Amino acid sequence: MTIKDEIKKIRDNVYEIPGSYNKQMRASGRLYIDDESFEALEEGAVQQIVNVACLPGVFRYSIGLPDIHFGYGFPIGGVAAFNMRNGIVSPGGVGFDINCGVRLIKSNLCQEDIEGHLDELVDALFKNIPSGVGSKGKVKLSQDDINNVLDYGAEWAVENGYGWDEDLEVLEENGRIKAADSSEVSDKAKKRGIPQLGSLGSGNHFLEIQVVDEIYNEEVADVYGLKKGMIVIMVHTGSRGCGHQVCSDYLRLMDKAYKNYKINIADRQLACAPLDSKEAQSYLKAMYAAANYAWANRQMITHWIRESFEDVLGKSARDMDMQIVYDVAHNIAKEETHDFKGRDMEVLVHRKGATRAFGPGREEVPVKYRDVGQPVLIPGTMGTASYVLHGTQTAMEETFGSTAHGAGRVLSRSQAKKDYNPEDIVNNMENNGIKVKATSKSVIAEEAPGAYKDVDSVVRVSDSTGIAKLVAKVKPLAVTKG
DNA sequence: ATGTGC
Repeated sequence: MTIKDEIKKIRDNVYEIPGSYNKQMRASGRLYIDDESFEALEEGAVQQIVNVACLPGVFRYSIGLPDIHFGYGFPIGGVAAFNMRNGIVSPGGVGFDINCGVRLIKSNLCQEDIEGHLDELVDALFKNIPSGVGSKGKVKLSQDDINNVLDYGAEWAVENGYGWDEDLEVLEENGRIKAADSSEVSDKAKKRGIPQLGSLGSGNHFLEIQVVDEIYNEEVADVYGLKKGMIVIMVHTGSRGCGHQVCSDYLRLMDKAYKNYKINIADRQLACAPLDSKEAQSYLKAMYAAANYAWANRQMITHWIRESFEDVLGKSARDMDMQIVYDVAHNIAKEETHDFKGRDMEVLVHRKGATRAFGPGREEVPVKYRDVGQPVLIPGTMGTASYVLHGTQTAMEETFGSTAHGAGRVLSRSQAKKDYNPEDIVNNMENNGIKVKATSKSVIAEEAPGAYKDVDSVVRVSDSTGIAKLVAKVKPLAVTKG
């Protein structure tokens, strides 16, 4: 008998892990996944959903999304909400790369406008946006600067000349969580953050020049300003070594806290603290500060993307209409209000490898998108399509306004390096008309599309269950990676 | 993801 035998299918692509599975569970588990992925799903990831459902104050369901896989304590591709009155916060529920996220920038260019310039564009992006492990940004930050980055996020970046005032309107949280407090971030995290601001990083982080390949919903695409054949740029990066250090620092603190507060946890990696404790409050302020760092990071990269296009194409970014469509966080915890049986519940929603997908009418959605729900950006793996979806009322009712965040790894990095040859992958992509430029060859093998679940199926499950609906498909023309 | 093992 395994956990998976206890799971009941409750409708197409939705499974339930009954709260009666073990005595410690305080909520049931829910899985949004197709039958094929369910069969292939690792027991360990299901056990992690159960473990999360045992934490104090867990509200309604512990949720696994279509791209779920085994992570540190909490699964990646998971959502869990905790009551603000008696719940907890756990760094493992946010992840190491705090506010890892995705940004999409549009243009008025079509493929013919950049034909013959693609090599130059990729070279310019590669030169202007530092990438790779331990990569350093081009900006010299003082101690005051790093504190301002942590406290003001993308606002700091725009005030310092990186981007346009209106950029802030289309960033989740407007690119700044006000509850952040740089004084809760260690000197070590700041020291790691100072040289890295304005850099892409490594692993699955990327920068792509893409073309809008297909529109599924004309009305919503129109609201988002997307048209078939349009050149767009997608950025996937996070808070670099700074967020990583914040997570490490607070995991150590939480490892003491959960013992002090006598919280029963199924796995030490679920170390957490009650929301009203000083440990939880410090972590939240530091985690929000790291989230602000990531928004500033993506903002600076946006500025250099615009400059790169200007240099190569000889037109201004304004003339090329290089506006931000949206920017989403997919590793974060946030205080939100969710309706439950007609009552407003105040909860802390942990989204780890999960994208917010707020539906129509929510005040958190930018005014210009509010009638149709927020844009949801779901990146594919290297060389494959990415998707734009919109948030829905179904997501509000079932998943705390959340959906999947990407393809989801199926092979470990080490296994991928054994199975794939970087030259073959690059040749394959170039045969498909995609230009690739990477800092290292090993990252190409680690990020081989075959090391990931097919993003098409992830998005299909989101769409069919209604937790986010398809708007557009974009396909890569050129990729730069760490 | 990550000064790619403290």
